[in-house]
Amino acid sequence: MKEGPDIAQIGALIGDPARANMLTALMSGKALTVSELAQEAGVGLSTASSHLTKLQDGGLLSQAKQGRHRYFTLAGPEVGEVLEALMGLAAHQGHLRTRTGPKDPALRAARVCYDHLAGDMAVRIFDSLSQRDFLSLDTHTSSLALTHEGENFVEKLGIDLEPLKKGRRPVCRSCLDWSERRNHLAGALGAALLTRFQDLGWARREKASRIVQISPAGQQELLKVFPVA
Amino acid sequence: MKEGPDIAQIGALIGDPARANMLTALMSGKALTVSELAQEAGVGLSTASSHLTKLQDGGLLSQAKQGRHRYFTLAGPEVGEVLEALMGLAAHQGHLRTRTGPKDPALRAARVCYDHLAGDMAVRIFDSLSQRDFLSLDTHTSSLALTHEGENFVEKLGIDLEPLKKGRRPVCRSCLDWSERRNHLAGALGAALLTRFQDLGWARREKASRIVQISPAGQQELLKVFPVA
DNA sequence: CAAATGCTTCGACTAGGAACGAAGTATGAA
DNA sequence: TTCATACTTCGTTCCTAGTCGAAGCATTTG
Repeated sequence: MKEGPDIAQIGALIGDPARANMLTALMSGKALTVSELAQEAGVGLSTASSHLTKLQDGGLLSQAKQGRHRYFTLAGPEVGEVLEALMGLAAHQGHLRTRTGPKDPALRAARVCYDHLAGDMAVRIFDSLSQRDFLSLDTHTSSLALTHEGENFVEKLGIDLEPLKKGRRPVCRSCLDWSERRNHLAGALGAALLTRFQDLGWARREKASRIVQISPAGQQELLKVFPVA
Repeated sequence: MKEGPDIAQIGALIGDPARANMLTALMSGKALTVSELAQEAGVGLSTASSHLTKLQDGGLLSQAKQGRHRYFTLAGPEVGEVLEALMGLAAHQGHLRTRTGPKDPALRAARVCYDHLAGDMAVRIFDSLSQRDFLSLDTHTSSLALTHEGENFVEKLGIDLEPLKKGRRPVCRSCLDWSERRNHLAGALGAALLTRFQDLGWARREKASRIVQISPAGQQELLKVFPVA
């Protein structure tokens, strides 16, 4: 009854286990179909459909029709940020679902966070970039930016910065990782780096999961390209 | 059924309107009693009690018994951060409860965010500090810090930095404002600044609300002390 | 065209949980 | 001790919202 935005509605949307599963599945950044999400959430098809319309009406998801499929994605980066924040809080409270399956080590090593790399390797990359003064903070807008040296470095990796700068999405953003509780690089550059690693054959995304496989050669290269003190 | 922390539980806790109202009320940083929160949420006393135990069991609130009162506060800064993130998302979607009462202008001008100043004036302070290079970012930990000039400046304002540095809470943190969508200063220093302004008689917190009243003299002083280009 | 796939809508069922009031417990004041 | 305040616990009512299966659309494939 007071001031402020309506938190409860969004909370209720995230509050249902089935929907929460769907949202975490979509943190992979991949667009998923209704049936995939139904399976992910462990719920019937009709149920999933109803959940998805609710999530969309609530502004958390966007849909894209393609043929006889309906693909869903998180509506925007803000949604991913809220989810990461929630995961951080939940993890911090030890409310971790310690389902220590075989996937967990791989998840911790390297995985996808919305659309950029997360996990051990991502944290290492962030550390390496900042240790070498390739990143700086504009305290005014409090947004992260590449230094001139950083720009040179990134372009030598084969990434064209011009299109990234033109987009309305910030080039650099830091993103707090729930497994590491450390920062890694998000934003347009974070996404571009992951794409580039895939093009180079250093990394490969497992389909229908958040795991990123790093090839032995890629591992070697990454350690060389991103040294830490 | 997958990897990751249990988001749904927390979401469900925030998802109930009564509980959401309580949480937003507690964003003021003040400790509130059961009866106060009941009224804030527009709900009976017994109902409030049950909600509060749930919030506490869920790790979102801490309680402090004092005499025959039971005071509740947000369990920690992370909780406040999640709430701010949610408010940001909700506001961004236009799900604002546009209850444009007389309070709103005051809320926008200056209010309390968990335990530090937010609103127009807080954003101005942050801008002023960063324009004068009093703030810098350690890109490694991605934590905000005071420069040497900044430390001098703050101590001249009458704030003793030593105790702040010793605490486990970060001295500087930036906090994104849902009304401004700009950054303002949080962390131990943010809290200390607000306290200092109150000691100087520049600001006064309205009880049982998030509004901070800035006195005419305080307004003048603040504009002088925190100039912006 | 028909058959198959992907998804939505409808209807019925059920469970969980939010609400309240009344009675019970604990702390403080007279 | 007695009364009042602050809160909790219990029992009941009620309603929302999640679930499924069956049937209906829509689109692609054969």
